[in-house]
Amino acid sequence: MTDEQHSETDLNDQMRERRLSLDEIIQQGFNPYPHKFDSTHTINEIIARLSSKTGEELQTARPHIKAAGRIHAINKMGKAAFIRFTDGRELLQIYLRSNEVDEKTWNLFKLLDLGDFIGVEGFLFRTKTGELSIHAESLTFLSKALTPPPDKYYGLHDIEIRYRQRYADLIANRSVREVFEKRSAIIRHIRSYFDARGYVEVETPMLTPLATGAAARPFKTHHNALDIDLYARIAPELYLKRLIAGGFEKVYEINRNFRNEGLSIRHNPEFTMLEWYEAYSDYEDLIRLTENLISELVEKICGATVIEYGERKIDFTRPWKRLTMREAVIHFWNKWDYLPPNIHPWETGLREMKQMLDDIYTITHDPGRCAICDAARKRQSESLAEQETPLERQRPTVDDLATREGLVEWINKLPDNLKSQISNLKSLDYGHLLGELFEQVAEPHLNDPVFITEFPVELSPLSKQSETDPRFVDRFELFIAGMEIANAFCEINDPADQRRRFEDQMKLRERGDDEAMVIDEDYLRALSYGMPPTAGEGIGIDRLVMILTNQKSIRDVILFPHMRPEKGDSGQGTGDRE
RNA sequence: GGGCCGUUAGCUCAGUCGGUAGAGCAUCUGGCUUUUAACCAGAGGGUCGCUGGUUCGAGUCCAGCACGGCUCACCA
Repeated sequence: MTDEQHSETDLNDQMRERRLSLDEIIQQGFNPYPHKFDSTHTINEIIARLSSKTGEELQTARPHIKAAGRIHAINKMGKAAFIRFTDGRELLQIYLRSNEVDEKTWNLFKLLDLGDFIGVEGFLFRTKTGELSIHAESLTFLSKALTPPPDKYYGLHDIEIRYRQRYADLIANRSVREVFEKRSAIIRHIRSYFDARGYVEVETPMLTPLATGAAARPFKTHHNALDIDLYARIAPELYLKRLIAGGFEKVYEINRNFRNEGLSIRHNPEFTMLEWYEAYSDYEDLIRLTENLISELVEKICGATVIEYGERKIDFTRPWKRLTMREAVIHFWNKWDYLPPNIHPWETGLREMKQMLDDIYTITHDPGRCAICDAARKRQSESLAEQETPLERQRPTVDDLATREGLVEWINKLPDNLKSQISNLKSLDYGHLLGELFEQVAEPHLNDPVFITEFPVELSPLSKQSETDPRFVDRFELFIAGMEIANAFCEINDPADQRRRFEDQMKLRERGDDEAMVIDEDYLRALSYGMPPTAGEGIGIDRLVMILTNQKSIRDVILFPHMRPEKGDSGQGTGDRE
């Protein structure tokens, strides 16, 4: 144990005190780490079932209680005391009098520290201020906290410690636990939704010889006995469709995908994906299912159809909007100068920014000394004026955006800051250019749920082409709060078509696109046995949980988000390493 | 990897112009038999992230490094 590795001088005064008090507890004959405690109720149950009782009712009934929990606060008043303890969800008070418990219990009480676990036996009553409390008859020692808990009032704010030591975060910040309880409820609801409709939950390999089924760089590992390289899967897609070829008509999987990419507020290298596939359906069926499923979740988890997300509101009122990718570009053309505060959450809106700059200007303005401030202020004023009296600029039409030449022409009309985001303009094909344009012009504005349809074929190597226009595929993505939440399409089931699409991807790979998809011969063999018409969809669970629990960062909905290893630790956490 | 910001007691945070390191909670001692972030009186607790530099003197100014956050790039 690491405890023995610390000399006494390494410990701060509080940790030394706690070790001394543990020794004293042992001295007094208590088992310092007993195996179990039989409760009559959890603290949560006591509050749920008995908090409606009045003081008089409790005085008559004197409900007998045995309950266990962690000590949150101690108020000692000479020969009496209040202890607040918790089951991690709710706090409950214990009232203890030296003349009403045996000497052993009173001596134990004097050795307790915040964070220790105790069991209490007694009866329920209300104090004179009306607070539900357990009048203790005896205390049982259950476990020692050798490290003091974070501040009981201010909690634990240090973001690094919160993520690295999630246990301390959970002790200190009750709202964190609520987020993860909601996450659990969301996943439970999703499972029961699909189970009730006859989908079979399956598990497909997470270590795979090929990393394919999505556009991403994989993690690579090695299997010693077989002496082969394996990849952590970037998507379960091709395995799930093998199952449809094998005769399952409806399957779903909820599990982790791994992508070897940077970390951000919206990206964790491992993330949870729901994917499902259904035979004889098309993407219109999936639009209906998606709207239905997420509406149910919003209602169940948030209890409303308009919810708050940061400083914005998201309106889930049905039916949700639908725009083709080109329509979205046209719709948000000219809007790039101004994103209202409810579009950019947690960021200062333009108007506030101007006010701030005006204030700074008033306070510090010294002509000729504050050039940067002047310039910034001027720009903000101009943007604001433009937003208030929008110039009716020309917009592209659907036909303008139908050819590569048209796209290049309109991309060249973008403001420099957006245009510069689109690199290698010359080498990109029609589909990739349209994707870039959509991303720059429309995506940040997609706040309320909206289905984006009519994806170009070049961006969709697994999607069936549209029956009416082969430049596009029968695919949609659902956007909420500017984030891509779902991706769905009619699956290619013609093995010849799929082979051509894979080959196009391999050409991109040869030209240096290391995220282009890898050809999967076994998947093509599966298709050759015949796969019924099929539609499939993936939903990013972490991002959905972010929206439903109003969390800014994906790290706030993942219990142990990835961090750089701590100094002096090789980062394995478990201590088990090669 | 680039840019911006941050790192002070166990926790949450102050720290003015460069001049002996501060508060609340927590801890310790004493008091208090219905408290509510209990209260009252007293005490202990710091390598100011690390390494250099400037200076008579650095928590404060400068440089480098480490770690973190946000952001950009990549992506869902």
